[in-house]
Amino acid sequence: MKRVTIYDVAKEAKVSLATVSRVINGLEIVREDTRLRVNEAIDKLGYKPNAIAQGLALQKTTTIALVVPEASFSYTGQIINGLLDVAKIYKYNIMLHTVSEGIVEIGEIIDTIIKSRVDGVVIYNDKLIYDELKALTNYQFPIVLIGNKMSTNNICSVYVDLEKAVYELVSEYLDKGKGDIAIVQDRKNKYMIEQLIKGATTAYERRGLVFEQYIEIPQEYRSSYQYLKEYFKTRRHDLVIAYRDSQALAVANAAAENDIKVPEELEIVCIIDSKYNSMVRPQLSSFTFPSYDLGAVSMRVMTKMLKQDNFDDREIELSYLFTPRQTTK
Amino acid sequence: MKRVTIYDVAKEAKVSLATVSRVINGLEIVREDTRLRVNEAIDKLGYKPNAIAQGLALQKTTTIALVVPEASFSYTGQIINGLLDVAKIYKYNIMLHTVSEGIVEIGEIIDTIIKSRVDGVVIYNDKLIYDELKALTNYQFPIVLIGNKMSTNNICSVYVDLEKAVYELVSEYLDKGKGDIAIVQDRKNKYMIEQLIKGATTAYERRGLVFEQYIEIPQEYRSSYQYLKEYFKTRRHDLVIAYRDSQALAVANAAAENDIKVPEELEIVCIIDSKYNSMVRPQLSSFTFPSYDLGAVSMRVMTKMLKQDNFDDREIELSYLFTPRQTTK
DNA sequence: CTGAAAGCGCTAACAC
DNA sequence: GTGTTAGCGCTTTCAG
Repeated sequence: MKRVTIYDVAKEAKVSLATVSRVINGLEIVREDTRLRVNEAIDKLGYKPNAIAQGLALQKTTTIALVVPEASFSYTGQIINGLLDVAKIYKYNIMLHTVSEGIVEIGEIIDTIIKSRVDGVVIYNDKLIYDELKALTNYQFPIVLIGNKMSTNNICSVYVDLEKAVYELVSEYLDKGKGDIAIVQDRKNKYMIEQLIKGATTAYERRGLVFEQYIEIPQEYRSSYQYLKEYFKTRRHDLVIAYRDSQALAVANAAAENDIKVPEELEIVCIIDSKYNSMVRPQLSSFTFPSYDLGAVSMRVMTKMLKQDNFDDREIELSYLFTPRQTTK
Repeated sequence: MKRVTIYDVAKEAKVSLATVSRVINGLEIVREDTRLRVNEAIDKLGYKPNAIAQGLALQKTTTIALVVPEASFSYTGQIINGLLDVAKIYKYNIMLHTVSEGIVEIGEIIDTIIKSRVDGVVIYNDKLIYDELKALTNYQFPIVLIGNKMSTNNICSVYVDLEKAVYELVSEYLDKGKGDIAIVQDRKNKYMIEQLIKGATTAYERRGLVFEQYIEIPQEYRSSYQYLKEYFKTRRHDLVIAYRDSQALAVANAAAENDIKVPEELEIVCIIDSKYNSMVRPQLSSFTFPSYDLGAVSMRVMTKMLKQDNFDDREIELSYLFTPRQTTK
């Protein structure tokens, strides 16, 4: 099928292309019968407006870029889902970028985002990437940050206060006299882990104590599990806090391997919520972070920024809930 | 920062915009010193070519559309990852679309894809969507189908032969005298489940038997689990085959709830591979389908189609592997 | 080797 | 109401 343009439709309907443009865009100032003629022509020729040309003429692409670390984590998927769902509602397209180590540098991604002239960018990333953010703001892109509390003129953020969550959790355990608490950390979620640690540290400090137990594990489940299996041969804790479900599972499985009873001898809390938390045995006690909402709300905020709405909440905190399951008493 | 265009660079470098265009695109026919001047100007002004304008002029957008059912399944994430990784290598952008029921119809998605004038579209979907496919091919879009074996002039496919996999699996059990086999099915993966059933049916027929055991479960884990818990009070099987990890888990958990020993009294096989299969307890025996590769290969095939390469393999079968874990003997 | 100019498909004043 | 025309930013003949 030959490419059919607005000209073809115009000729077919015996009107000018301006008129066709008007009916496409639903402007009221077109007479009923000519609108009908145009629509007939559109149907007959199977015409679909070229969004690229529209984008060029309008200086807006109605697409927004989404940057995530990796698409394969369960909660990343949820975020994407949420964002996509509301994007559809507002007729925005999503350009997805992943920051997979070894394949693309974040700088490159920013570069292609700038070139692609999207209307805005939503970033969910573990590290705060100041330089890259600056590059983006230089080019006037509205930005929504997921997971990082921060805002400026054209940066908004949607986040959950991990620090507070951990603070409360740790405080509770300390008050119960369970002071042997450790946080599992890997390299992958540096910024997030930092927040957890801050929360724990504060809780300890308030009680004149010092927090310093980190279990540094490898990135992958398999090696983490092996590592922890060894680890638990000599070390015990009252509570281990892990960020992702896979890490919490590694802890649980390694504990089982060492005949450590969960939750009797060891309690485990997973920070990130994932549907697997309640599917596995033992069911993982976790915070319920609204991953889907994180995405959905971010996109909603983005639409507001794009409409230049004046709105007060440039930093939106989503609330969490602690859901005790089988790994805590 | 004001929008800087190719004109600005041209003026700054005291050349014509044609020359700037040439250096941007790395055409050799530019003298060394003028190339340098131009590049200086580009750096000075922070110029980034407008991909939209390029797209319009070139009639190609260097972006391809990816359609998936939902981003939150583990294997969907893997596919996206794989596809994205090789897309980056070839400098393609990815427009992501999800077919979430109740929010967007597939027809609408096809529509926006056509309008967006992407260079190609990769579809991973459970049902074969003939009409939508036809709409796409009418507009000359190269298409790569993930999971469905099929090819035409501008449709290629990358898939795993689920039917064969199940055929072999079921045959083995039948030959061992374990004939009580059931397949779990929900509405979500209709086309995939159909393939499983075909495989099982064939295996039964070859032995003069009839296959007819389906366990129809709800879509969500929670209700599936509840349903299966009841189900196992009265029914037993030698082997239950489930498609997704969550479904296999529902079976395993429901069995445990009824004191059915896995794998002694009941064996469970999960079709789709997910990293959770080996993380949960009992570890789920499953086929190892190369989700990441499914995405990566698809994108690779797409680049070939876009280069108009003549290539023979328009239907690429990826091989699977059965990985016995703790839910089979 | 470089510049001028047409064109990619559409929108939005500005006329009529 | 509808048509004319000038862009939007870039590529690409075609001259020079």
